[in-house]
Amino acid sequence: MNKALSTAKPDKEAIIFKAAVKIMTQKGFHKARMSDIAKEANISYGLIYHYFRNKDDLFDTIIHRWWGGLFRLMADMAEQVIPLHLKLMRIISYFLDTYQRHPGLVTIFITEISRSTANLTTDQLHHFKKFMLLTEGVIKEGQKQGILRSDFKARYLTNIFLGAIEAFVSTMVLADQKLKGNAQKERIASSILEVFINGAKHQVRPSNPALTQEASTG
Amino acid sequence: MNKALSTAKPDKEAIIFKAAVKIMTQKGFHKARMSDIAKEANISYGLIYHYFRNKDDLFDTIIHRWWGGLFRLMADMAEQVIPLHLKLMRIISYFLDTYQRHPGLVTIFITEISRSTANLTTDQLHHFKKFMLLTEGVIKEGQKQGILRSDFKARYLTNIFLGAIEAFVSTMVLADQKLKGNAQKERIASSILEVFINGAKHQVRPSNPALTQEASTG
Amino acid sequence: MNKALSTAKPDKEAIIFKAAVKIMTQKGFHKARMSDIAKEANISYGLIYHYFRNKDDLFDTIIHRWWGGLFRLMADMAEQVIPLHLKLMRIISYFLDTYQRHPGLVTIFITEISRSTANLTTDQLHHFKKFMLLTEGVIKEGQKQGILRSDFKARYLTNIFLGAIEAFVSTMVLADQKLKGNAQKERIASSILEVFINGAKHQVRPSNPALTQEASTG
Amino acid sequence: MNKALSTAKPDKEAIIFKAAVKIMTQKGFHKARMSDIAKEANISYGLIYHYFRNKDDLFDTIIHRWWGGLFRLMADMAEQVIPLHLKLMRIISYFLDTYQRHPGLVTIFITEISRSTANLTTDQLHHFKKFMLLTEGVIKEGQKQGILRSDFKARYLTNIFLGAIEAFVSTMVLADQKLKGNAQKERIASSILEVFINGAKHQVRPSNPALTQEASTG
DNA sequence: TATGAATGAGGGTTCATTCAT
DNA sequence: AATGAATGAACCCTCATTCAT
Repeated sequence: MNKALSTAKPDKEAIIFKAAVKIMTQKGFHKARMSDIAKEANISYGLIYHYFRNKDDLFDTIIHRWWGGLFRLMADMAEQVIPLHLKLMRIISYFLDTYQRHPGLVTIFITEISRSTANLTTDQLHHFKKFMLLTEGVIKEGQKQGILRSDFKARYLTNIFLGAIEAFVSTMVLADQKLKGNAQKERIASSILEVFINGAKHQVRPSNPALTQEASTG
Repeated sequence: MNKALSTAKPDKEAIIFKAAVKIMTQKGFHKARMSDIAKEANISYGLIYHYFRNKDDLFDTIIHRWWGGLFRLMADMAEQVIPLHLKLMRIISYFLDTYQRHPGLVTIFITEISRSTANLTTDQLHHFKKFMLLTEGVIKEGQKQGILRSDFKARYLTNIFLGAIEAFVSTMVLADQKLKGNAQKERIASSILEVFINGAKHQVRPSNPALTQEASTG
Repeated sequence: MNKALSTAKPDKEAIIFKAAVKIMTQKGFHKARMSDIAKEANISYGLIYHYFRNKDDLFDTIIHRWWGGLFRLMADMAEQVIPLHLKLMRIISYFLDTYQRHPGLVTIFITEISRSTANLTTDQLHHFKKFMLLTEGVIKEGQKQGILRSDFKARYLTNIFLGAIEAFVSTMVLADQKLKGNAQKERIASSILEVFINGAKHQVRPSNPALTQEASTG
Repeated sequence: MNKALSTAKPDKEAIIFKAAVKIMTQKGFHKARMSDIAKEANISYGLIYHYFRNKDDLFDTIIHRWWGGLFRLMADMAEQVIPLHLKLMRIISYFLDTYQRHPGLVTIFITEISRSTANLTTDQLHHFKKFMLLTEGVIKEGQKQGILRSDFKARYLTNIFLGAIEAFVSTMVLADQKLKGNAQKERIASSILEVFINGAKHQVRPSNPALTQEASTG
C-alpha cells in the first residue's frame, strides 16, 4: 500500500496540540483537564499519552513553538545588517502576526509564561531572560549608533519597548479581541515604534527641558 | 497604661493575609495550599476559615487591597488640577512604591490578574477595564491640552504607557529583584516618563521624518 | 438578695433544649450544627458545653423526654384497670397530643429514632423494644379477654396498631402539617381505634368470609 | 459459545450499587463514607466517581430503584380490573417481597426517606406524596364500591393501611430480622389485610356499637 | 494505535470540641 | 457563666496517570 496515501490521515499529534492550545487558552494551564483536551481533539484521553509524556510535556511543547519562532527571528536578524527601526518592527510584527494567526499561542505565552513566577520552570525562565538579552542587544546597538539615548540603561529601554508590545497583546487577549485586518495591525505597530523611537532617541538638547519647566510651574 | 500599646494583640487576620500573600507570591494561586498558608501564619488549618470564607475569598481580599489603593489614587487625581506629567508620575510611583513595600501584592497582581483570562472573574475584569479607562482619561486630557499627539488613539498611548510600567515590575518580579533604594526607583520612573512623554508628545513636524529618512537609507 | 427573684432568669438549659429541638427538627441530627443551635438560642456556642456534655448528650436528652413521657403513661396504665379501647386511646392520644404541643419532639422521634438503625444506640433500641413489649402486653390482655382475635400473634396486631399511629404522625411531619384543633385530633384517633378494634376483634365466624367471597366473585 | 454466558464480566456499576446499599443500610446515608463503599466493593476510591456523579447521585439511584418498582406496580394495577383486596395484597407483597430479596433497599427507604424530613429533597417528597395519592385512589375506589366505609376520609384509611405495612418492615429492619420463608410472609400479609379490611369495611349497623357497649361495661 | 476503566494521592472545606480569658 | 478564637480530624471530590485489552 502506498505510504504517502495513508499519511493523508490527520496527524494526531497536531490535532492534540491544537486542542491543547485551545483549551489552555480558555481555562489556563491548571484548570485545563487532559480529558477536556481529549474531548476537544475528539480522541480518547489515554491517547494523549502516546504522543506526549504528560501534561507538562504538552505544555512545554506549546511554549517551545512560541520560543522557537521568536528565537529564529532573533537569530536571523543577528546575521543581517538592518537598521534599528526595522529590527524593532520585526519583533513587534512577530507578536502581532502570531496573535493574528494563533491567538491561543500568544495568550498562553502571556498568561502562563510572561507573568507567572509560579509556573516558570528554570528552563522557561532561561528562555525569557535570553530573549530579553537578545532584544537588549538590539537596543544597545542602537545606542552605540547614536540613534538611541545612552543616558538610560539599555535594559530600561528594552523594558519600555517590550512592555508596550505586551500591553497591546494583553489587552486584546483579555478582551478576547481579534486584530481587525492589517490596517489595524500596522497602526498599532507604528504607534509602538514611533513613540518608542521618538521617546528614546538621542537628544541633542539637555534631557527634558519642557518637562522640567512644567514641573517647576506646576 | 496606654491600652493601644499594651494590646500588642496579634491580629490574626492580618497575619493570615500576609502569609497568604507570601505563599501565593511564591507558588501562585493554584499551587498555594491552604495548609501552606496556615503553616506560614503559624496557625491551625481551620482558623483561616474563621477569617475568610474560602480560598477565593482570601484571594479576592488580597486583590481588593491592590485595586483599592489604585482607585483611590485615580479618584484623588481626578479632583485636582495637576499637570499631565505629574499625574503619570503618580501612577508610575504607585506601582513602584507598592512593589517596594509589598512586592508580593504586586507580584500577585501581575501574575494572577493582569494577565490571566482564565482566572479572571467578571469582577476582576471589570476593575481592570475601569483602570484602563481612567488612565485613558488622563491621556485624553493630555491630547486635548496639546501636550500629547492626537494622531494616535488615546487607547494606544495608554497601552504603551502602562505596558512600560508593567514590564519593569514584571522583570523584577520574575527575577525576584528588589528595588535598590529610591535612586533606582527614580531612575526607572523618569525613564518611563521621559521616553513616553517625549515619544508621545505633540509633533510640530510631520510624523517621524528621522525615522523615514533612516528607513530610506537603510 | 432574694433567690426566688433572681431565678426569674430564663433557664438557659431549657432555652438550649428548645433550640436544639427546633434545629434538629428542621435539619435532622446530622445536619444540625452546634452553632445553629447556639444562634437559635441566642447564646455563644461554647455555652452549650456547660449544660450538655456534647452533641450526642443533647440529642439523648431530647429523646429521653420523649421516652420518659411515654413510659410514664404506660406505667400509669399498668397499675389501673381500664378497658382495652381506652388504653389504646391513651396511647394514640399521647402521640397526637405531644405532636400538638411539641411537634418537633415527635418529628425527631419519628425521623431519628423510630426509623433509624444507623443512629440507634443500644440504649435507644432498648427503649424502643421495651415500648413495643409494653404495647404488646396491652394487646395480649385484649386477646386474653376475648376482645381481640387470638389467631394472629399479638406482635402482629401491635405492629398494625402502632403503625397506624405512626403513619398519621409521619404524614403530618412530612407535610409540615399542624393538627387543626381537637376535632381533627378526635377524628383521627377514632379512625385508628375503630378500624383497629373492628378489624382485630374476635371473630365469631371463620376468619374472613366476606373477603373469600368477594375474591371468588372478583 | 454463548456470549451472554461467557461475559461473566463483573459489571462494576452493579457491584458499587450493591456495596452502597449495604453500607448505607448499616451506617445510614450520613455516616456512610465513600471509602467504605469502595472498600466493600473492592475497588479503588475514585472508580465510584466513574459510575456515579457523587454521593447524592449514588443515593438517588438507590432510591430511584425503589420508587421505580413501586410505581410500576401501581401503574400496572391501574390498568386492570382487580378486586380491592387483591390490589391491597399486591402493595403489601411489594414491600415484603422486596424486603426479602433486598432488605437493604427497604431499609434505606424506611430509614432515610419514609421518615426523614431533613434529608427529603423536593423530588423525594414528591414521589412520596404521589405514592400516597395512588394508594388513596385504590382506597377511594373501595369506598365507592361500598366495600370500605365512607365515614372516614380515604386519606385516613390510607394512613392506617400503609402504616401497618411500614410497621412490620420497620420492626424487621430495626431488629435486623430476616423474613423466615414464605409462610411467615403470608401470615404477615394476611394479618395486615384482614385486620384492615375487616376494620375498615362498610358497617351495616351504626358506627361501633360493640365498642360503645364494652366501654360502658368496662 | 486506540480505548476508557481503574487507581489513589492531594487538597479544600466543615464542624464538634477545647480553652484562654 | 459566658465568649468565641483556635484546633485538627474527617471526608468528599478531582484529575493526572497507568494499564489491560
